[in-house]
This record gives sequence, structure tokens and C-alpha cells, in this order.
Amino acid sequence: METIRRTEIKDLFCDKAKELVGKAIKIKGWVRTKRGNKNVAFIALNDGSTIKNIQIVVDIALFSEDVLKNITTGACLCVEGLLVESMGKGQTVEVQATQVEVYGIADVETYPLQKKGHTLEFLREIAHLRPRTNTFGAVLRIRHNMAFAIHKYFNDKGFFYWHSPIVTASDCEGAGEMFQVTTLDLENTPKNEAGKIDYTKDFFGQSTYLTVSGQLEGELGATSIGKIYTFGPTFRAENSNTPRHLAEFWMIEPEMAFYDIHDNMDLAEDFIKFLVRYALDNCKDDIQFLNDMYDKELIIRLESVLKEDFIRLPYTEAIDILSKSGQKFDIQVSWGMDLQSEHERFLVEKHFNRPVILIDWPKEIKSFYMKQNDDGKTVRGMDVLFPQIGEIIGGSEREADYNKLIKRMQELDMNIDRYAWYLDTRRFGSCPHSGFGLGFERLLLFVTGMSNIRDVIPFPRFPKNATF
RNA sequence: GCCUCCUUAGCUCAGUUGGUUAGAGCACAUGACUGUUAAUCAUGGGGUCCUAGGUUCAAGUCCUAGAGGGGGCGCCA
Repeated sequence: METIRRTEIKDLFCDKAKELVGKAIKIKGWVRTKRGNKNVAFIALNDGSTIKNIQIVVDIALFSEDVLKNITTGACLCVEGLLVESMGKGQTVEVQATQVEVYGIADVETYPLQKKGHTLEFLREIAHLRPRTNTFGAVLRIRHNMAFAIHKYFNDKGFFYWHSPIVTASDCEGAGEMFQVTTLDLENTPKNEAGKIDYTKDFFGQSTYLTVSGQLEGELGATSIGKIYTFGPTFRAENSNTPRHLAEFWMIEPEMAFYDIHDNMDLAEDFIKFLVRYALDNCKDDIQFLNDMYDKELIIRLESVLKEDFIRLPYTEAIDILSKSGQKFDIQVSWGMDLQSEHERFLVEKHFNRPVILIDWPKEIKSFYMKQNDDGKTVRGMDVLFPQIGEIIGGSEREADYNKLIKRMQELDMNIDRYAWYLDTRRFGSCPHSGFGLGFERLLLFVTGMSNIRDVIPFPRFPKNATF
């Protein structure tokens, strides 16, 4: 007898599926629900290829009780049968089963997922199983599509994918607390003459850390092969307990030679709009599901971002708008302060009601590498602020003048020797250049409508939690 | 790290002023129903009331400490 090749469930919901009607097919997947009576059972089977389930119709008389009793929520099945137009409402096609093999049972007493809605908080406690739910299937398929679209966007625009290192010796990149990487025996560390830990005995001969940003190495790429982007894991050892922070997250950092701050803003806006457009075009079913189940405004919000230009606003004007707004803030605004969440939300969600790019920030509250403006007070940094999420992008035109950069680092009492390799970009053939960092999971918050960043990554890392 | 709220059945939650044997819906089991759509209907089993102390004749309920979780804030992407 001829063996039938497996069909993925997504292929039963596209146009060419019509050719399969009336033919014997083989489907493999996990049971979402089973219902029926003593004559017939209906199984909703899902293989992860799409959010849609295929309905398997089982004539009870044709199968042994042993097989039937093992078909429970979560069990994995291999089903052969005839693809037919459905007799019932709710689906166009279904499979009339002729053979059912149970690959793996799921004990109903102990399998945590039920054929009912679960809270996101409960699912976080069983993060190893939550990808089997509709919600996480949808989110994680969208996550893949966004990752792919990022590479497509940059590749099509002539950017090169640049691999900044994960392990770094830069101990104060300025972006946050770092996780230390060591092979030393922490119970018995080697000591130097001063009685401190002797890192010359460590694996790399010096103290090393997980990267908090690939930017500095990215600038080496931009000042050599022109336009690069990084896309990799990033680590911050901050004790951050919010729905917008992770200890391990993914960041996209483009860096471009000969781009000024305006080119940088143009790129950031075009990039985000491309990704949102890509999601709407390629993740329709999953986004529709999330729209229906979690956030009725999701699709409207995504489409509105595509239509509108982002507001571009100097920091000084933002302070002006905030102080004249008549709005009561917990913390009063004044020039020179960093903006609080409440201020950002007012600008984005109330005053302008669309994404806002804030530029020309006071130099005291921004990083050392940002290009200094002629006013002596501000730098060419840019923050892209989104509704609900806040800062989704942070970037700047970089200071290309060697002397200005050194002076700023001295003001900040930085260890210049450790940045010698970085400063060589300004010593030799320095050029105007710009770049930014986009938080991948924050983008996903926006695209999926999820409200907690721990729900848009398969295995979230945050303080006191690394179980799965 | 700070502020705040929460923790009762597998899940989601009620539980009155501190008072007898702690309830419901869903899930699960059994039964009914020739086609269901998170099927429906009937019956049934199922509890370390987060943990440790304390107050009281009596604590799920009040007090103290701790653990875990949610939301807000800070750090930032």
C-alpha cells in the first residue's frame, strides 16, 4: 500500500487545498478539544503551522476503545483520512478519519492546559508548555515573521548583517548593569598582590561581561563597510520589574556611515512602518486572533501608524508643551531633566496622538558618544516614543570629532585607555555616522497588542527567574 | 530597588461582623443525545484556604514576618 505523505494544516486553508478534497491525506498534530456523542467524535487538531485547527471526524464504531480513550486535550495524533467538504457549519473542510495513531498521550489529570481560556499569569508559570496555546502560537509565529522581515528590510536596502560580540571587556558601556562572565572558581578566586581578584587568571585574561549593546563594535562596521545592522541577544543585569523590561532581550542596531540625525530618523520611521506593514500582510490570521481575544483596537492602531508621519520634536519644545499643558504631573517638568513616563505618555497619547521622535537632548542625560550641537548644551540624540510602550528606539548621530569625544569622556571620568580601539574610528578617517537601537520585544508588544514583555519571548529572563 | 494590590479545588473566582461539615462556574469521571464548534443536559469525585509565628473560647477571615504573583514608578530597548 502506498504511504501517504503528511500534509501541514496550513496547507488545508489555502487555495490549492481544493485539489485535495476527495483525496486521502495524513495529518499530524496535537488535540485542542474533543467533543461528540457515542456515535461520532469531533477532534480539533493543531500542528502549529497556523492558528487554525482542522476538524477530524471520528466514527466511533470504526475505532477501538483503547485508541479513543487516549484522544484527549494535548495528545499528539497521526490521522489518516479523507478530506471532505464539511457537513457542519464553522469550517469548510474536515477529515473523515480512517486511521488514528496516538503518538503521545496527555494524561488529563496532570496535563496543565485545558480546553478553556487560561490567564497569561498562569501560562507564565508553565512557560515550557504555553507555546501550545493559540495565543502563544500566534505571538511566536509573528515573532518569527518580524525577525525575518528585519533581515529582509536591511538586506534589500544594502545593509550588512554584522555580528558584534556577546562577550565583551568594556566594563562601562553606559547602558546598564552587566552580567559578569568568568570561568574562575567563585568559591576560591585567585588573588593579586593587592588582595583583589586576579583576573589575569580568568579565561580571557581580564574581566569580561555579557554585552549590553553591540553599538560600539557596530560603529567599527559602519566606518568600514558602510551600512550594518546587528540583531542579537542583549543582557542587562538591572533589577527591573516592569512589563517593559527583560534581563535578556533581542535588539536591532543599525549603524550607518554618512547618515546625519535626519537620515537616521527617516530610516527609523521607514523601518518600523515596513515591519508593521509586513505583519499586517503576512500574519493576518494571528493578528486577527489577538485583535479579537485581547485588544479590539489592535488592527486599527497598526493601520493608523502606517498612515501618519511621526512627530519630530526638539526636547526644548517638548518641555515647553508640557509646562504649558495645564496638565498636573507628579513630577514637574523643567529644562534639563529626563522625561518621566507620564510626560512621554502625555505627548504621545494625548497631545499628538501618534508616535513622537524627540531630538536634541540635554547632553547631561545622554550618552558620551552622541554628537554635540553647536549650542554647547544639547546632543543629537533621538528617542522614538510609542503609545503604551514608551521608548521603542533610542539612537543618535555619533560624535565624529576626536577631540570633542575625548573631552566629553574626560568630563565623565571614563577610562579612556579601555576605549582606545573605539576611539581609533575617530583618529583614522573619522566620518559622520548615525545609528539606533530597536528593542525587538518592544516592537512585538506593539505588533501583537500584548501588554507584558514576558509574553512575547518564548523563555523570558527577569530577576529571580530563569527556570525554563 | 520603591509604592500598591493579590494568593481559597486542576483553572477562574465567591466566602457577610471572627462562629457548625469552606462554595460556584469551567475542567475531570460516569451516563444521556446521529454532526459538534471552548457542544449541551444529569450525576459524581476533588481542598496543606501560600508558608511560619501570634491574638482569641473559636481564624479562610484579625496581627507580624517571609515567599510567590499582578499593576504603577525608577533604570532603559
